[in-house]
Amino acid sequence: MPETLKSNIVPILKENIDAIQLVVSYPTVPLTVDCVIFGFDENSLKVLLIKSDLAQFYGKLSLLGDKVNANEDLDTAANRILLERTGMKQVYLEQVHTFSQPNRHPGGRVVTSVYASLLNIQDHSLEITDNELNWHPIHLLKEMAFDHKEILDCCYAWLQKRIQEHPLALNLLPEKFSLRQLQHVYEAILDTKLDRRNFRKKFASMGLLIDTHEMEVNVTHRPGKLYSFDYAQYQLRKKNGVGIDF
Amino acid sequence: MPETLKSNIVPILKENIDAIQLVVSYPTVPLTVDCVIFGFDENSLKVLLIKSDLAQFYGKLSLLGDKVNANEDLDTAANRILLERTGMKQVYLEQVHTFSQPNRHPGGRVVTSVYASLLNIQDHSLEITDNELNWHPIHLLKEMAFDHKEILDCCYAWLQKRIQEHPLALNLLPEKFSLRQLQHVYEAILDTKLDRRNFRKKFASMGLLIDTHEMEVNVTHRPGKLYSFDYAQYQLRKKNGVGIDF
DNA sequence: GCAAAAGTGTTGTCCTTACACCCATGC
DNA sequence: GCATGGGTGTAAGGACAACACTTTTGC
Repeated sequence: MPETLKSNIVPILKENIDAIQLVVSYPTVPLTVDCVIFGFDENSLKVLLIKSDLAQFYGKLSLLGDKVNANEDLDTAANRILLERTGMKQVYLEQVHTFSQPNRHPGGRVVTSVYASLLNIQDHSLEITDNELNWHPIHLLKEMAFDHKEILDCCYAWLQKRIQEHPLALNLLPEKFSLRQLQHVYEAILDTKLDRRNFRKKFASMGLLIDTHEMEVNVTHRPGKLYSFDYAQYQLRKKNGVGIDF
Repeated sequence: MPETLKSNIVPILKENIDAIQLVVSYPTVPLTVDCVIFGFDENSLKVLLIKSDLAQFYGKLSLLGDKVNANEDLDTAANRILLERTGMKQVYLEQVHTFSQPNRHPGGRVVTSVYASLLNIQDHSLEITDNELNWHPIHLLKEMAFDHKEILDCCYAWLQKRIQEHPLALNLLPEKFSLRQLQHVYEAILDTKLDRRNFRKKFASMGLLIDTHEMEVNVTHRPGKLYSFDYAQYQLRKKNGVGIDF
């Protein structure tokens, strides 16, 4: 090897060896991703669950989860799991929290990063239904496999908070929706009743709804206008509010 | 082995073996915790950093981090790291995000969960200063080791948001503080100027400050009243606001 | 007496809330 | 014609933003 090349390469290699030796000295843990997939249908908030594979949790419901592959980052893993389990892609996914209680899995220590996602049930019929994949009303869930009830509660609290500062709710609706549908989404998620006039005024004054000039069809009452959400306009406006409120 | 004992134990063992085999089949990754420790001093927001150990990052600043031990959960690891590095305990720590880019560490894949913490610099003099542990003004930081600048930016954004809905700022001050000190904390974190009268009115109307009937001493101007924060009162009040604001 | 910060009120604007009636459609 | 939800306005109260002067202390 020529001297000039040697003098350049050798220090780099040595540095890498130090770094590699350091990392090799670390304990390693099995890492998974679990997805909490919220949907909305028949005026109620639902979550997509499967039946657990494990005998310990026979009959119990479980979140969609899987191991993280070698050299796969968590965001990629979450999207992959969602695709594999439901066939859906291009879904809004956000990391919520990482759970690490050493005894949370009966097979030994497993650390899991949890992602939450919101889907429009109408536009995403379930084509894969392995492990009895299905939507479950969120308020009827009691026991679940692993610590998944705790995780779900955490994600539901996250959703309630997040939806008030980010237009996530619109992912739960078809592209064109009525104000009644929108209000029902908020009422289901926040678990409260909202005043119809104030709700409509609020959204009207935000200027983020586009009137499609279409009307609802096949409803058993007076049809309402259909709107779509102005994502472009939303992106343009930076939230720069400064307020202290606790 | 008596039959009765056998019939109880064997099925349990079989279930465990299935679960264990499943977990053993998962890839494992080295897991670390990094701590972003904010402090406040001389009217400026600071963060506690060390010099990196690795030759690749010679002279660069690094967050306080370490491997997660076997059977140690992340919260425990974060508290341990803070204790080992700074000698401090009983600190408010919150998980912010888990970073998992496969190439974020030159020694190979390392996943890190990041915790943020807020300390009062005055009450926590640094007794351990290994690796040149020191406070650094947050606005003067440029390059850092690993992806730590990106992590820091993420945590700073988290802090700005969090401080407006949670009285975190009070962790940055001594137990007794003046309204000027409190306002300076908010101004430093939010990187903005606030109206003094409105700020004082805001906190006065919240009813969460206790007048200690003491005054500042050793200041070069008219001394202000010292207050303490009414944590008990704060805990009693549930935030039940429902508002849509984006 | 000067510098530096403490302390204090009012006003206008905007946002939120509470509340009731007529209208369009399906059946 | 009846049931169901669509569509609309107003008034009161509360929160926030803008704004200036006097007081107290250290030096």
